[in-house]
Amino acid sequence: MSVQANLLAESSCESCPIRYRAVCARCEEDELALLDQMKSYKTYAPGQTIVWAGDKVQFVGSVVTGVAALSQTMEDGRRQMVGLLLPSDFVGRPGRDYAPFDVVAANEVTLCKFAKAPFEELLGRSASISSRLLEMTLDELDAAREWMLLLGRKTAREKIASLLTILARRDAHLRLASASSNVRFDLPLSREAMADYLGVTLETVSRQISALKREGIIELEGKRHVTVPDFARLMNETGDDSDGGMLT
Amino acid sequence: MSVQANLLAESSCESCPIRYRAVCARCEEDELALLDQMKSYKTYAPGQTIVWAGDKVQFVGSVVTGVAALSQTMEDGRRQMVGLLLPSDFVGRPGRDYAPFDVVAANEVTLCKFAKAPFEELLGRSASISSRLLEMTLDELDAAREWMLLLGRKTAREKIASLLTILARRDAHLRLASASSNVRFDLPLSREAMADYLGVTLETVSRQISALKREGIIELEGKRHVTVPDFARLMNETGDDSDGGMLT
DNA sequence: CGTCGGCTTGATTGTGCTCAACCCGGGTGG
DNA sequence: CCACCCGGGTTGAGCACAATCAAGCCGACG
Repeated sequence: MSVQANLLAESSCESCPIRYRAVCARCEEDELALLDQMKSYKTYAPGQTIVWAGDKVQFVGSVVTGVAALSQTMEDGRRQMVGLLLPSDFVGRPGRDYAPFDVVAANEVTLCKFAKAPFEELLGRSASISSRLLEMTLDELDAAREWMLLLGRKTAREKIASLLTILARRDAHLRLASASSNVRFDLPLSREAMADYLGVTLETVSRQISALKREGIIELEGKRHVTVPDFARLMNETGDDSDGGMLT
Repeated sequence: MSVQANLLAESSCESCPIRYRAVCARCEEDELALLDQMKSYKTYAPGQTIVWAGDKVQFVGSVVTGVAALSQTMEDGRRQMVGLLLPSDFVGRPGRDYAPFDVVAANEVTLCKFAKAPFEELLGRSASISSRLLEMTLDELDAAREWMLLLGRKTAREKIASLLTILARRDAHLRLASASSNVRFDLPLSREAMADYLGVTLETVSRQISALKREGIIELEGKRHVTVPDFARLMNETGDDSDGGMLT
């Protein structure tokens, strides 16, 4: 277990890094105290499966640190990632006993877990929790639908550029919107994971990344660290509406 | 305006065809009375756009009859359907002012509309409405994620077979699960709409339907009426796990 | 009867998949 | 310490599936 997780295990909700973004964001002191007592932390190693599709699931929770992937696999091995769970995202489904998808830790992941039954009970009584969960679910639904456009209609190059744009923005967001030029970030996913996310093969991912590099749209140090000298140029490759894309 | 809509316009929630499936499903008498006063019906012609992406939307509501399509369009005209709204499905997004996607009537569609602000206010007070809406949203999210597998990983033939299977099951469901053999139903979508839904071209849709017909897996009367002599054979073409698929 | 929209079918092209070889860096064991 | 191996990544050659471009069919409707 990581140092981070050990620190968390001792801390209360007050000092939680996702206190104001997770499902508990709108809770007042009293509800937070309830959640504080119900919660337990658990850390998963990279590559570890947190939930198997079809399993009975006895908990729900929030991602505190790390990245987890929701994915689906066909009999013959074809796999499609259907969601990326980042810190503050909610894991599990109140009202359903069985998991519809696999949940796999892409990085080291720490979850803040609640036993399912008591959480559902609290959900029924607390408007601050249920309204926040509804809001988060609607946001995820929008994100899933955006992704459907990418999967159904974009070219391989557009898919790669879109993913890089999203990752870059997510990172830039944390660094408080630095100048739009010279964005730098690390890829949190392997080529294979990117392929599963984008609905292409890993060879195609590799080729397209090489092509973007060859054309100077991105620069690479090692396999995982990316620098974008001109962000607008990368955005041009995504196929998205150039202005509308800014808001997303 | 259709006869159906006129009949509805006069009727109360009590006799509504979607009374026990829509967002109001769990309401008691008192809440239903409130909704009854707030509601108004409106009917849209086939092909008519109900909401434009980016528009400010002043209402939410439920599909009472007909089929509406949620879709997204790129600058160059590529279009992807991101959801199919069937009777009892919810339209609109509490908590957001602007529509993220187009909503287009595929058939003649009748909506049961509520002004957005009063509905949101009621949503905040009524656990029966908010819990039902959360449940419906979670179901839609699961459906969207299933669809991502289809868009990202299935072949054209599998996509067509999957769509036919879904439509057949939906219809069979209404007709109280008749014998699995000799399923018959009408396609509620044009070839172009199917193409937009499946992330292929309309020519590909046409070719694959012709192929399935040639092989005797489906039979056609006219362009829209389908008979499936052996449902298991159609399911074999979807690429889905044969047993797991039964539950979905 | 002519037109128009939705649909089908054909010919050709091209993007991304498949199969395969190879590279590179890190960890292990002799 | 070096040789080896192994996993992740890159690159290449050939192919297949679906897109594109194009022509023609069919039924509805003016």
